[in-house]
Amino acid sequence: MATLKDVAKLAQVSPATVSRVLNKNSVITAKTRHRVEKAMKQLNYVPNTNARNLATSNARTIGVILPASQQMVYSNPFFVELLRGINHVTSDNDLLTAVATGESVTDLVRSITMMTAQNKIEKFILLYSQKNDPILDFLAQSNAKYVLLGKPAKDSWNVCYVDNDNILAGSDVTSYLVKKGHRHIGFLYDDFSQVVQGDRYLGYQRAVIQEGLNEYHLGLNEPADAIGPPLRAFLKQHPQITAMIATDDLLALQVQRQLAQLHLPQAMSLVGFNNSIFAKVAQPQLTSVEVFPVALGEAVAKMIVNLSQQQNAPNNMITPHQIIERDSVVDLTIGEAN
Amino acid sequence: MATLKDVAKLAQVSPATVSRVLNKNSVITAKTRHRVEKAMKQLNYVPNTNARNLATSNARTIGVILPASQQMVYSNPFFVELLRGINHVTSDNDLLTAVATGESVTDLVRSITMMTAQNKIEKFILLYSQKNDPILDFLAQSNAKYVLLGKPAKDSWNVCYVDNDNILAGSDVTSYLVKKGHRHIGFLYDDFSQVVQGDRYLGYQRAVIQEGLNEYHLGLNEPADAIGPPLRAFLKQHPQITAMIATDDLLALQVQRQLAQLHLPQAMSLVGFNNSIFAKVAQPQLTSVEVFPVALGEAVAKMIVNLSQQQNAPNNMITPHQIIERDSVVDLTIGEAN
DNA sequence: TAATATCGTGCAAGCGGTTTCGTAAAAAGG
DNA sequence: CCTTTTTACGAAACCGCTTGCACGATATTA
Repeated sequence: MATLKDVAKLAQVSPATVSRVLNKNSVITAKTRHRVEKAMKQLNYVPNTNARNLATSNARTIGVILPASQQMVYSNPFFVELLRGINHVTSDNDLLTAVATGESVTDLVRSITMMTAQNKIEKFILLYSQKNDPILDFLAQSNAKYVLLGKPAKDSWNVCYVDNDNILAGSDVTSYLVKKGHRHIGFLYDDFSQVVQGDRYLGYQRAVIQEGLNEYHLGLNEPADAIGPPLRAFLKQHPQITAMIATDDLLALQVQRQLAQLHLPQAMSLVGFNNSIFAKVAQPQLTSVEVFPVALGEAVAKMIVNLSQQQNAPNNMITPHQIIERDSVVDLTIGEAN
Repeated sequence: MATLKDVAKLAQVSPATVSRVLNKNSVITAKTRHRVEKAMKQLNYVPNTNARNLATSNARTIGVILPASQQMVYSNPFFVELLRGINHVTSDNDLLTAVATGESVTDLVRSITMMTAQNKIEKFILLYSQKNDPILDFLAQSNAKYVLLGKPAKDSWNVCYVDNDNILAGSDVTSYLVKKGHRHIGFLYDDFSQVVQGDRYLGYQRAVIQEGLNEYHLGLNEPADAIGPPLRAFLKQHPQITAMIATDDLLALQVQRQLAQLHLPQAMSLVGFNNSIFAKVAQPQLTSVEVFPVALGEAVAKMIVNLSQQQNAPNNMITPHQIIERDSVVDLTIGEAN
């Protein structure tokens, strides 16, 4: 393995000069730079990260924190897509992607300690955003920098994040249903401590108010096979509901299963979020909101990479979403037209 | 941040001694070891990984390689579970978990190059096993060590791997169906280049031969919404089939969807693999084979950690599986009994 | 033309550990 | 009790790269 000194010798310069070329230090003449670069290529030189990190005491590694396993959350394929997006930009920037996962917050903290201790990693991406997250405190106290995927629950002005406009998405979906002739639309969530769900609900609420409709919502935070009874009660109480929005495809799918067993007099329209595989295996396939996870991952990675590079960079970035129409929404206006 | 030298000074020994204590070098007296350890604790000392890595030129990092995104593969929640298992043991061993993902093999190679170059990472876990995998060649030529999750397609005697006994699992499932009174059992796969699928098929085949039954199999490697026609043709050709085994829950679920639209005269029994969330959202819920992904991840991580530690350690490890009974298999013997 | 500023490069001291080698002290042997 | 072996530890040379500072060579100014 060729070292920096070998390159220096071949290029007939000092190691310092080679180092400066490596780091794109501008004081180097084009001529000597070329000479050094030629030598590097010739020797097939690759800088040694550990040496570099030791000298600069920074690790060129991004930590990615997955949410502590709250059962279902983990089954969500979403995270793998995000990882793919992140890895794409990190490897473009010669950075490593290290992951931290865990069953519990304690596990997670242990895993993250591993990363922060020994001044290894100091930049993190959190793949979720939750209210009262102890991980956030832990990161702050380790004075690590981090970027959230999802809108922060608080202090949104001084924490960096990347997110969809979930409020808008919630409102878009609602409007979409209204356009399809629905006047009584329910909203289903399973965990309001997740900021996403709260935002989508907020959007729904706004749209509903704007359209002068009634608002119906139901929290289904029981295990998957126990959502039947509360759902039935909800529908019995509001028989006028013709469409429902679920905060997640999986939830929508579970609801769809329950509805199938209820033999409702008319089809219930259903919309999910994330346009995941669950939307495609539903029956009928679910209309859903695509949030482009790979793009999200790329955006969040770019943000953490450039963090504190430029002084007044925006501290957040909103990525687009798109309603993907499938068969789970019936168009009530067609009936009217006839 | 306290350094090794600080510890040495406080403990009144040389840096070398402290280093030896750190590395559990046995030549140190218990007395001085205690003294050093006390000093470490007192100073809250944490060794600097970069310095350590530089001196020893090894990175204390495990690379985890996810399969190049072949659409569906990526949607599989399985990988996140595996990651969790892996991360559990790596962080227990003071190791970092770095992931490599990519859309294509080229992407993946780029990502892995990042890791191997600059002598950073030299131990890898592959979360899949495929025939003719170029990644394997690449790793070999970078003389990196690796462990496979899944049985190697070739050279199984000198590559380390962790796997379920998929042949046995395939045969178990078949026997299970036979015990439930099924005599004509079909086998559905979507990609035989994946070693898992081949193995499960092999097990099915063996059991079928042993029971003196006919063998039926169908490859469904078209996109999800195009599996209808071949499936229909298959069933028309073999109307006697009463049960089918799919190599994966997702495939089983997709088949279930198609079957629902076929209005078959009798219920078709269906069994999947992996006991994933897909099995639970199916309707009826799928009987499936649990393969304990977290345990798999832990096992594979332990193996790579201990690699070449002991000389004659076994080069593979088989983790258990378990049939999870749900509602997708009808018991034909009950009818007989009556 | 001398004095001063500017610029490109080299020197050498780290960064925080590991490890070879040497040596003083302790243990073993005669 | 003295020699030989063993043992526990220290001195110092790295590992490969960065960077503050010094310095000679130009370019600028008077």
